Amino acid sequence: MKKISDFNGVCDTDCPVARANDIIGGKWTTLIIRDLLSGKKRYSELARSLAGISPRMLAARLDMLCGAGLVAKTVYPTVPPKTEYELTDAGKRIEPVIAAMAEFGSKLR
Amino acid sequence: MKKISDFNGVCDTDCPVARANDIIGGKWTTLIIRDLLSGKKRYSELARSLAGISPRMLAARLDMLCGAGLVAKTVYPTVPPKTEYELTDAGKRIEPVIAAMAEFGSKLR
DNA sequence: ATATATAACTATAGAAAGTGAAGTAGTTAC
DNA sequence: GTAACTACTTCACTTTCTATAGTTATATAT
Repeated sequence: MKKISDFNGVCDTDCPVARANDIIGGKWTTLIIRDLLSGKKRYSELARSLAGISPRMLAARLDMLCGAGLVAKTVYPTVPPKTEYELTDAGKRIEPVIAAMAEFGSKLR
Repeated sequence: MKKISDFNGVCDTDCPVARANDIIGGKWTTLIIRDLLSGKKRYSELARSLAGISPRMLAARLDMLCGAGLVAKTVYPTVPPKTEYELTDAGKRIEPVIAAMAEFGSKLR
């Protein structure tokens, strides 16, 4: 199987903007965070909200965010399975970025 | 020649975050804006600063930003040519997003 | 006179990333 | 015994992006 790289690959480790971009600069990441800001969500809820994302991509982004310590995953060993994703305290520090984006986006056009 | 789509394609026009993401959600856009926040820049300056971007991508992103009215382009008809890119007033409204990213990025890891 | 240098791109080929549909797994309800 | 349910994974294919090689028009060096 082809691997989806975890990060953005633009890794100027000295620039904080570049470091943030490495994590939230992907096509879907900010939208995933936006959804998680209103509370924990199941995989299927995220998939429904993010119309157009492929399951492969959603899983990859969530994995990346978990690996970066920004999102926590809870698996309930039920059948059918249930998984919940939630922002960690570190992940909640992205909120000002999303808020600034919302402000900018609302003034567009 | 293959076309690079201007926008991100995730166009939930009702969500301001998605609208912002459509513009600044690309791999390089926030870094271009970051560079332009410190004043007008030539194409070659941007290319040098954004190590790893292809000339095609840089031109495409700058075109997109100009088309969205966030960046203004000035061409000096000299030889060799000289082009300058500058944030418009609308473009300067992205600054809070970059600032929030910098804040978040500086606290990572 | 010819060759070279220069900046800002554009063209092309190939690598990488992303999509959509189908499959997997394990139990429970019918 | 078959269908349903969720959270993925796999595969084939399309789209995007990178790296490298032009292109253009003049000025300067040889």
